Amino acid sequence: MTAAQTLRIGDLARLAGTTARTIRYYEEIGLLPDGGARMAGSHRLYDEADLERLREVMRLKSLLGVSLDELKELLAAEDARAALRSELSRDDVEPDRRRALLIEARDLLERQLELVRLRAADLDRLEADLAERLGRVHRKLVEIDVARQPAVAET
Amino acid sequence: MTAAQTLRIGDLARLAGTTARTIRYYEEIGLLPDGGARMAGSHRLYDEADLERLREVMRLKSLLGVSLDELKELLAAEDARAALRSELSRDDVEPDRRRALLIEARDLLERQLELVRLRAADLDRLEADLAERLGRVHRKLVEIDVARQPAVAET
DNA sequence: CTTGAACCTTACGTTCACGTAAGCTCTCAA
DNA sequence: TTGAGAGCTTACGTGAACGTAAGGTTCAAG
Repeated sequence: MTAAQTLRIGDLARLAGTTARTIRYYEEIGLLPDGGARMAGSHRLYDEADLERLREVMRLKSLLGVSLDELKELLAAEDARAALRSELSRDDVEPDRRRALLIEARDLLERQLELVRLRAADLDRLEADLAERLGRVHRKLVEIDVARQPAVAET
Repeated sequence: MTAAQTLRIGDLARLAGTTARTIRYYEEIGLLPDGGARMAGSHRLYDEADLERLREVMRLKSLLGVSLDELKELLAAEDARAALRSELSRDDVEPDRRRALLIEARDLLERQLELVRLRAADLDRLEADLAERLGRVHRKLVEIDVARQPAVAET
């Protein structure tokens, strides 16, 4: 147990660069688990793992540009991994169960990867286009500057 | 003049994969020009260039994940390019003016490129992370399968 | 010239992803 | 024990990005 539930919602928000409201909202829509199995009314408590999870959520949200609902689907992979780890800590795991969890995690990871690669490819194309346009503009600028003052340099 | 203003808003929407409402909205907030300098009340008309512009807007929106307001800023580059081309078609362009437009286009293109490259780098990191996780899951699966049936193969 | 489909403007409605306020409660250090 | 600061729930508010409906107009085909 590297980290006992020691973070309060405000700490978690600050560490992740977001707000408490957002965390509660994510919990409300099922994107995050119920902050430390607390009894309703008392304070939510989190640990390092929760922080990582939240950061992952924010990263995927910003990079993939998907809705929180779609993100929820995608994040089932993280849940599978978590379940796997917790079951794995005990030694009485049935291999069939273990194998099923692994396969689930694999499939979901593959879906994520495909999405990421598609977007990365699109972004690369965009980058190439922009770079080419920039090149053309540069050449025209040089052209002009040469025509104006055959012996000057930059902007 | 490759393309006279021949597309109606419905055609443009279909070709770009969006809706007429969206196009009107983009015009309303100044993201797109006033559909063919028409007199208010009559139909908007577009050409191939408008289609390209709209597609570029949609591409940047989806890939950069910026607000339409920020996008408007970024797209000033396209406007500079358009202005440049139209002034360039005449031959009486003052070099100073031309140079200024080119510099504007260059600076805005550079801003776009920086944004795109930052996101591309983030996406690459994400892809690497996911690939590594997937690799681990794969190895564990193989491990299990070997332990179960020393001579079988796949999923 | 007459349709009827597509378009026009205006304006209100909607969904998502939170922000904000109110009134109460929990926690922890003094 | 107590007080204040952070947290809790509930609920209404908000901005962005459109959707949708109403009532009138334009345009291309016949």
